Amino acid sequence: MGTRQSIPPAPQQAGRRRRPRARRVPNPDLRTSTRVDILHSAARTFRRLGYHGATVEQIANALHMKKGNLYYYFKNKEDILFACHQYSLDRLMELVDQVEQSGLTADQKLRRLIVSFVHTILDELHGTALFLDLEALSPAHLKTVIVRRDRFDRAVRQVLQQGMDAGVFRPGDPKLLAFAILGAVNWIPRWYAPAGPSTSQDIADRFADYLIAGLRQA
Amino acid sequence: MGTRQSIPPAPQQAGRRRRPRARRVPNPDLRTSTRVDILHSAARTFRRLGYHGATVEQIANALHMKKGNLYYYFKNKEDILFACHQYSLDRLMELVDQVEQSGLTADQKLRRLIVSFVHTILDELHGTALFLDLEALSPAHLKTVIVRRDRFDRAVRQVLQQGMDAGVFRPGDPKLLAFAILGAVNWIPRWYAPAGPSTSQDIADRFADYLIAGLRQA
DNA sequence: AAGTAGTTTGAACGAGCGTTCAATTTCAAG
DNA sequence: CTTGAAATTGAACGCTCGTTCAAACTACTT
Repeated sequence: MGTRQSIPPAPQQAGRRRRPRARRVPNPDLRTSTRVDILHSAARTFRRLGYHGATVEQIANALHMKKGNLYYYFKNKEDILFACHQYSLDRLMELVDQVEQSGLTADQKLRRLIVSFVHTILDELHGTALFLDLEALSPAHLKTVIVRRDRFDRAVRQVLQQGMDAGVFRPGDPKLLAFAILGAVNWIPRWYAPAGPSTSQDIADRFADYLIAGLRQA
Repeated sequence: MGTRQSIPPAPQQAGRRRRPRARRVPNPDLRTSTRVDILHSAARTFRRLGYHGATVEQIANALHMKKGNLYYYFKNKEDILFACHQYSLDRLMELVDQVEQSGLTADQKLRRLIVSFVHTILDELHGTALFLDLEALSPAHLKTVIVRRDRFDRAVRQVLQQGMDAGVFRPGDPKLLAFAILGAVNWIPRWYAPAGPSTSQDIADRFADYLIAGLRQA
């Protein structure tokens, strides 16, 4: 069984599903949809206050739910954090697959990685920083997250190495350079304001321009 | 009264000072020295576990103290966090002053900023990320920290603008570029391992090379 | 209308942690 | 040795928050 799409499906309970509140469609997996709602609320709250600073009540209230209700959808708070990470990592793994299977050149691949990464963080995860509060995860969950994160890191390094081999990029330590690139991007949620002067499109393009320019052969 | 060196001196209590434990010199401000010890321990703990994840007891135990004793040196936990930020910002403001008063060219100034910033974070603050857990600060403290952080941000942008005006750097949005540079550097504590293959010297130099190369006029 | 599984709620419990404080210890000075 | 201020301690308090659960509610099925 793959780890892809690890968020919604959840260990399903028996029988049909209902709606949490205020909607009335008899859709078979509204349970899944509610789980995703919770994840989004949790992600926003975790980003603002950190895992330990955020309370289960805050996550619930943002959805007009009571905190006890969240335990119908998730085992506990840590489980919610883990699901947030899996959700984000699903997006990242999709991106890596896409890029690896494309026949693009190294610099095109890198641009695609950076641009899509920025869009994913800002638009889809609306500002949820990846790889946050890892220390709050259980050892087993932590291991899972790190394995997948490492796959992403490795993909970026590989593209850098390819570019260097092809002479498009200046020689250098791919590991260090990958950290620099990912750091610049992962830091965006700290200062990004959706109502600010820069759109996510702007940021994605400018960051890609700058971060790739620093690599090019003189 | 300046805001520089805002950490140790503390609102001094009356009379002479003693030693916290196991030393016996009648030095007048061992109180200050103990305060710095606490800040270092707190910084390490906050970095590992986050402000809310870290307990006062953990901070104390790392110094072979009991938690109640910390309240002899600091008003409360939030006060410790604030002092950590002030300590870090003191270092940063010193750096800004140095660079602004130097007669260096823009690219030299930027290199100096990046290299010293990396060294400060890794060597002096041993991996304490700056601008962390700001949301845990009281409104008044938060304001103070943000004002000083902004001064640093502005200094970096100014150097970028100077470089563009001088034609050393390609035209671009100094704000966005400054965020990219500071993000790459601020992210370092997340992956840096003192026992790892890269020394802080390595990292500082390579990062400066890369981050400045992306700015240069073609 | 009654039955039933899915979902929501409110209240309660219990643990952990920040904070306080009176009592105690340490240590230099007289 | 005695004194007294500085420093430390251990215990206690109170509050917050994660978690549990029985009861109530909802809406589809028969």
